[in-house]
Amino acid sequence: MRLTTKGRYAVTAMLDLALNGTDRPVSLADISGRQDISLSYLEQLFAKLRRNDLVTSVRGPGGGYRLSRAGDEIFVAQIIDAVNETLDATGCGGTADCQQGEVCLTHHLWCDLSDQIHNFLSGISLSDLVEKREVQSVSARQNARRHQSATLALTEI
Amino acid sequence: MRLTTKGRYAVTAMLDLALNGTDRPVSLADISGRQDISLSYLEQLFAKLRRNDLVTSVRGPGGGYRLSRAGDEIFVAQIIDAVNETLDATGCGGTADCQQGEVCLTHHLWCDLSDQIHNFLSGISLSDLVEKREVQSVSARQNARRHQSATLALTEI
DNA sequence: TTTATAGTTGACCAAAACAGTGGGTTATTG
DNA sequence: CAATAACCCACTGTTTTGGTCAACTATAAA
Repeated sequence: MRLTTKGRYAVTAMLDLALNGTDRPVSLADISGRQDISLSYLEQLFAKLRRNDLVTSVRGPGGGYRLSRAGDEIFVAQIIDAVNETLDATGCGGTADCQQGEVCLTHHLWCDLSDQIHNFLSGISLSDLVEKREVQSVSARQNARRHQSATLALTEI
Repeated sequence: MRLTTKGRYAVTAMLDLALNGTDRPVSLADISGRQDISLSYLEQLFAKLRRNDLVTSVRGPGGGYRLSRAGDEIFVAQIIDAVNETLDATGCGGTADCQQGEVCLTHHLWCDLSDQIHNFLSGISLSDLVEKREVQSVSARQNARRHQSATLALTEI
């Protein structure tokens, strides 16, 4: 279990999907614009999210990504695990021969710690996040700006 | 809050200190031997641990490191924070202007997440870990091997 | 007082991970 | 057919990780 900006990006993007993808698929370009994440980097992240069955894709115009299931069935831990792709949380790959053929001090300790953090993050779903007041207000502002620039684009024609 | 092998190393080393440093200071060479962590890398980690007042040092022969206070007053979160040295968990340094001068979706979310993980790890002390059965048995085996090689060294004279 | 011990500091290094770029291709819609 | 947007892949620059080496200082013991 690693916690870096990579996982943060992935969770943000998935939360964006949960917020804006209720009726239609959401393109990575949209997410890139709203969340200020590079499009190509998003592509890499979503390739992993798709391989881990967290999202489904729709190609062609009007296409994009959808959550593969309801937001209350997708948990933060799953998202982070998907993009980090490290099944190996112990450093010795579960074989427990980390140190000269024997188990190290850290082995049990970190397994335990890792398990508990994992359990903690497994208890937070996308729906839980969507329901938070702060998230809603930020999302509202992002969409307001989006409409504003859409209007701007129209008046420019 | 970052969780990597670096923090794992630090926690392991501190746990070694808690287990073996009850009567006398413990040298980094000892920890290096028992926990199979490079001596020079330990030096770097302990410089940070010392700057963060988690350990005190004793120079000269018979010297080494001690916990700066009782094991039940040192928590895993403090150790990890000390070696990672990132007060900045949000990516925007608390200024909350992560995205074009405004707060991003992740800001509140990740602050919250970070806080909760932090609280969780702040609840686990070195003493808690020392009391664990698995830790005790591994430590006992490590010390047995240590005595064995000490005996071996004696017979070699 | 010398000597061995052990912390302290700093420069340096290779490999990996992170974050991003660019250039294609394939499928789908209009 | 053209536009869209997913998909794929090779490549790049930066940071972090984990580690090495060398020189230096404080101190306890012989």
